[in-house]
Amino acid sequence: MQPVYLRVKDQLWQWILLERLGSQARLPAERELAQRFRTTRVTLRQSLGQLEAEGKIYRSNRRGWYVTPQRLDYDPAKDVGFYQMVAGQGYTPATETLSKTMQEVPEWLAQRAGLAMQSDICYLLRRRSIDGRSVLLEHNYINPQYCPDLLLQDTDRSLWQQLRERYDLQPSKRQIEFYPQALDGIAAEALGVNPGTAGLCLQRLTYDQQGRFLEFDQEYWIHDALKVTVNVA
Amino acid sequence: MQPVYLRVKDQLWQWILLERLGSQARLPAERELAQRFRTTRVTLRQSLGQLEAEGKIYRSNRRGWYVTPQRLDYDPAKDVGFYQMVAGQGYTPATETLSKTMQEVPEWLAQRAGLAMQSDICYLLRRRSIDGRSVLLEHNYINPQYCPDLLLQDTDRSLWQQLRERYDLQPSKRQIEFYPQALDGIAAEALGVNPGTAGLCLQRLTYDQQGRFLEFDQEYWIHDALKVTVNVA
DNA sequence: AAGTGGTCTAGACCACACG
DNA sequence: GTGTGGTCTAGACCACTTT
Repeated sequence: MQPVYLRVKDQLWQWILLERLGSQARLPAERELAQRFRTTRVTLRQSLGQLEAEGKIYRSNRRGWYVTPQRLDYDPAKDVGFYQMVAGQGYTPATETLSKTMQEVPEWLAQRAGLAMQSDICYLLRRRSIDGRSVLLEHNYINPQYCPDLLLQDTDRSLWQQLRERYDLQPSKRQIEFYPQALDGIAAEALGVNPGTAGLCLQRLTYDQQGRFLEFDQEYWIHDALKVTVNVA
Repeated sequence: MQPVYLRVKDQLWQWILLERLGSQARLPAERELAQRFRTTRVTLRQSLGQLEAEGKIYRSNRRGWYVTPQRLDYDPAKDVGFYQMVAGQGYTPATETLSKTMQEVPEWLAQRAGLAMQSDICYLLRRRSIDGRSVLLEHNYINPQYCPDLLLQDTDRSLWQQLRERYDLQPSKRQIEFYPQALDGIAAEALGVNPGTAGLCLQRLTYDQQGRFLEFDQEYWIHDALKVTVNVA
């Protein structure tokens, strides 16, 4: 015997398909849906939660439920930045710089990147969106040694492009890590989602063409917004 | 004002630390916990769900809640199989072969791997566990052209090792894809988790040293069981 | 047989978003 | 201000696991 919330989940998804609700279309109010499918709001919300976990719908703040757009196909090994990658797949990217400072390098990073303690590092906190939907929060630590005055530039644009064009730095070796992780605290708040929303934490340690530490990047993605592809030789 | 379920979540985690509940230790019954933290079972379950999303605890079937072990550090680019990788990190791996057949190559795979339609392919369905906990379900498609009789071997052991030692096949080029995805249907059932449990889908397309299609691998992992690390030059 | 987790009901109040 | 999603209560029954 199938539980109600799974039956409702399927019915609801069929209804969405039937109504041809497209990417980012808003669903009716929960109370209305609960009535339509003859169940309680609690149970209906369980169904909504299932569809959310499957990445078919998402919620925004307290504003309601929406149909999830296609995943971005993301290759962290490529030399193109977020901006180009998103635009190249036909979406509209946007970046907001939430914080931009010069600060002492954190201990864990100094250790991992082989930096001297107490040296300074560029820190950037940026929120990025696709077609108006915030999909990731990014902590960026950049070695200022080879790119002074970087923070004076426009950090709402692609960093990689500036590193290459302005400072002649070519990212080469990379170590990429990622693991599923719930979005909580800062990330959840910044992205306007409930704490506990499924996410993906992606970290990237980049060295330049001469093997020098260039950048450390820590990204918190909404779980349904990306598919990662990496080619290994 | 912090909602109750977040407060309870924090208290509960503090309690777990205080009690020094180790990896895979079982939590008390939900009704008991609800009493202890002076709330309803529904609200308590919301707290448990948060900790589950954060990967700190997990549930098994209808048997209760347990403390999550450390993530496996997984490098899909390495030539070591699951068995070696897990053992190398001090855990106990196990594999069960659920299905083992020769079947017609699916259309999507033929297209993706550049195979002739209507050719046959080795198909393996395996469940793998770490320290007794089922953590992934794996669909394996292997090109039988270069390794006949593979299915006659013991498929509960490392395939890679056999490919190398018995057939002199060396995996080289790989395309790796992954994205967060809820475990449902077959995967949820096989792993003994609730449908909708957060997971990670990982696909790996492997070619041998001569650029010939060797294997396609599709793995459904429990979200809290792994951290993926890839090095790119 | 007892206890547990999984599911479900029918309400309620609040804070926030939007018009 | 109105309606929405977010939260919370106090029960209940069932299916399954464990004793």
